[in-house]
Amino acid sequence: MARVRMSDVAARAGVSTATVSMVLNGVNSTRISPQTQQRVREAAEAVGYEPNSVARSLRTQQTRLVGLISDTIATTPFAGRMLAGANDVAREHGRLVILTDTEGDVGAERQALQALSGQQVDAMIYACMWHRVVEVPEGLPEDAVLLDCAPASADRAAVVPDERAGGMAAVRELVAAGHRRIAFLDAEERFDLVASRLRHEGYLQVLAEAGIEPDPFLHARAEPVAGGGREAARRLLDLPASRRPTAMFCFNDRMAMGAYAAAHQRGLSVPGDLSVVGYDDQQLVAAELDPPLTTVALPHYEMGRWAMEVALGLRRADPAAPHLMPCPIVRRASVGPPPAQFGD
Amino acid sequence: MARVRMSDVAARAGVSTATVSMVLNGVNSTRISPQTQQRVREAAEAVGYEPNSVARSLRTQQTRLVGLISDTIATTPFAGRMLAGANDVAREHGRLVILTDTEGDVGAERQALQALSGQQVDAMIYACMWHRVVEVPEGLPEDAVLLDCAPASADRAAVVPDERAGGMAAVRELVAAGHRRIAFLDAEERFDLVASRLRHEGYLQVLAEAGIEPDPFLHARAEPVAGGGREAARRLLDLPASRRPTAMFCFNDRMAMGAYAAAHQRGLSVPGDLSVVGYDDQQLVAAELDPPLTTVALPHYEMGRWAMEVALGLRRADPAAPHLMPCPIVRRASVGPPPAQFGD
DNA sequence: AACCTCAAGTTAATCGATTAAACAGCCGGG
DNA sequence: CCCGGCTGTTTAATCGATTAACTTGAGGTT
Repeated sequence: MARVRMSDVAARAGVSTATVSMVLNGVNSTRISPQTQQRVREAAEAVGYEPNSVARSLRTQQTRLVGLISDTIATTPFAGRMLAGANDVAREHGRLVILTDTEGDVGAERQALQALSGQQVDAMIYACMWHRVVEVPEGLPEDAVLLDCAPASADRAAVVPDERAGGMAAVRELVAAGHRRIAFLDAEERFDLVASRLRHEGYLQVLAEAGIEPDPFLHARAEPVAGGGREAARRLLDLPASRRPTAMFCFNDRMAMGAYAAAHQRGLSVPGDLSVVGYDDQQLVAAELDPPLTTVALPHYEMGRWAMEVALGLRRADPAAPHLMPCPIVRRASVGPPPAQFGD
Repeated sequence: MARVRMSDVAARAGVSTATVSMVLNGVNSTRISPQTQQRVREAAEAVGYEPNSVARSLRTQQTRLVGLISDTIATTPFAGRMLAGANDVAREHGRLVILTDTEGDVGAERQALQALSGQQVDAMIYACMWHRVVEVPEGLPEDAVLLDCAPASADRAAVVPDERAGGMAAVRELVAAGHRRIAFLDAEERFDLVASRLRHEGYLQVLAEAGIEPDPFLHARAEPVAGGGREAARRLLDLPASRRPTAMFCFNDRMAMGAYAAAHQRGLSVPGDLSVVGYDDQQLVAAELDPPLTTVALPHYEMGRWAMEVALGLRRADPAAPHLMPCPIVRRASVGPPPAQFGD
C-alpha cells in the first residue's frame, strides 16, 4: 500500500505540503514557478507518491465512489452486462463502484443502504436484475437512479427496456417475412411480469397495424422456460392446419429453445416450416441454437451506462417517467417465409 | 440531507465526542456509566446518527473495503456466481467490495490497481472470468488473492476449480452406467485452455482405472461451442458401429448442446442411444435441455467465498499451489446404460 | 522615502472520527 | 490531613489531504 505521504514529497522537494497539493492537483498552479513545479513532480515520482483518497475525501466531501445496490447479481447471466455498462462509465470518469447484493432481503437492503451512505458515496444506483416495478426502499437518496426497474410511487430517475417496442420489432420481423398466423408464447399470468404485458401489447399493436385479426388461441401461456415453451409449442402445432401458426414469437429465448424442440419432434424444420423469434438475446444460447435464433436483445449494457451517466450528473433524466431504452432486434436464421401452402 | 455528526450526538447527550465514540463502539465501555451510555444511545437514535466511515477510516487506517479487480465481468454468465460468493462473505463480515473491470487491458489494470490502493482497500482479489494461468500484474499487493486463475511465477494465494477431479467424476458417471466406448469432445488445442488439459487427464485416468484402452479416435477436438460439438459428435456417430462411442463427455455444456443436436439428426435418442455429460452447469441452459443435462458444475460461488475468506484473513492459504475447489457432478437425465447390443 | 502591487510561497484551520493521556471528584488508609 | 487509587469523563493530538488567508521580498510609482 502507498506508505509515502504528501509531506514526504514536500520534504524532498523542499517545499510545503500546500505547494505539493497545488502542483499535483493543478490548482492555482499559475502561482507556482515552473522550476518549483518541476521539482515537486520529480520528487513525487521519485518517492512513488500516491494520494490517499480517504484523506482527500474527508476534506473535499467527495469520495468519487458510486454505490450500486442490487437485488441479485448472481441469478441471472444478464447482470454482468448491466454492471459492465455502469462500470465503464464510472471508469471513464474516474469513479469506482461499490457493489452490494441484497439478495432481495429487505433487512440486508437497509443495511447496505446504511453502509453505502456511511461510506459517503457520491451517487447511488438501485438495480434490479429483471424488469419490474419496485417499492422504492426507505432511505434511498432522492437522487438515486433506478436501473431495470420502475418506481411504484415516488418519482425517481429510472431506466427500463422498451419492451413494447421490442415486442413490436419482433412481430414486425415476422409480418415482414409474410406471416399472418403468428403465435405469442407468453409467460403465465401468475408470474406477473411487466415484460409479459408490454411485449403482448406490442404484439397486438403490430397485428392491428398489419390488419391481422388476433386469434386468442395463438396467445399461448406457459412457464417461461424451455419445458414450458415446448409444451405450448406442441399444443399450437397440434391445431388443425388452418389454425396452426406459421411463426412463433416467444417470451424469451428459453421458450424459443422449447419451440425448436417441439418443431423437431413434429418433423418440422426451422425456419422452413416454422419461424421463431425469441427475446433476451441470451449469451451463449441464442447464437448457439441450430439454426441461430433471431431474437430481441435486452439493452443491459446501455441501461447500465445510462444509469451511471445520470447518477454522475452527465445526463438529465425525467423523474416523471422511466427512460425507455430501445431493444434492438438481432437477425439470425430462424425467420423465413411461411411454408408455401400458407403463402399469398 | 445534512449529515449529522458525532458532535451533534455529543451535544444532545451532554457529553464529549470521546464518550460518544467509546459508547457507540463498545470500547472501554466498562469505564462509562450505564446512565451515560443510555443517554448517548438515545441521543444517537434520536438524531439518526450514522458514522462517517471516511473519517473513521482515516483515523483507524482501515477502510473495511475490499478491491475486486477482474478482467471481464461481462462476457461470461458465470461471473455473477463468483461475485456473489465473494460478496456474501464480505457482507457477513461487514465489508464492502469495490468492483473494477479492466477488460483485459493492461493500462486499465494498472490504473485500477492504483485507484484501489489509493482508496486504501484492506484487501484485494484478482479474478479471472475463466480458468487460466496469469502473469501477476506488477503492483498487485503481496497478500492479494487470485480467483479462478493460477499465478505463472510468483507465489500467491489462489483458487481454481479442480478440473481434473471434475473430468474424473464425469467419466466415472459414464463408466458406472456401463459405458466402455466413451468419447471426449474436447476444445481445440489452439485455445490453450488449462481446463481442457486437466479434464482430459481426468478422462484418461478413469479409463485406465476402469481398464479401458483409450481410443485416440474418441478424443475429438472442435471449437468449444454448440456448432463445434455438433460437428465433432457427427463425425463420431458416423464411425462404424464397433468403434462408435455410446457416450460422450463434452468439454462444456454448449458442446453438449451440439451433441444433442447431432444425435437427434441421426435419429438417436439421449440417453437411450447416446449418453452425454457436459461441463459448467451453465445457468438457464443445462437444466433446460431435453433431456436435462447431466454435467459437472464449476464451483464459482464457492471459489468466490474462498477467495474472500482468505483475503479477509479468515482462512489460511498455501501460497505454493492453488487451492483446488471440487467440481460437483450434477445428475440429471442424459446418462443411461449403453444400448443393448453394447451391453455386457 | 513611502506606498502599492505582484509573485511565490507558507501557515494553519479544517474535514469527522479515534484514543492516549490528563483530569476532577471521591473514598479509604495511614 | 495528605496521598494514592478508583471511577467516569474530557482534552487534545492524530490520520493525510485541501485551501483560505497570510507573509515576504522584489520591483515599480509618485
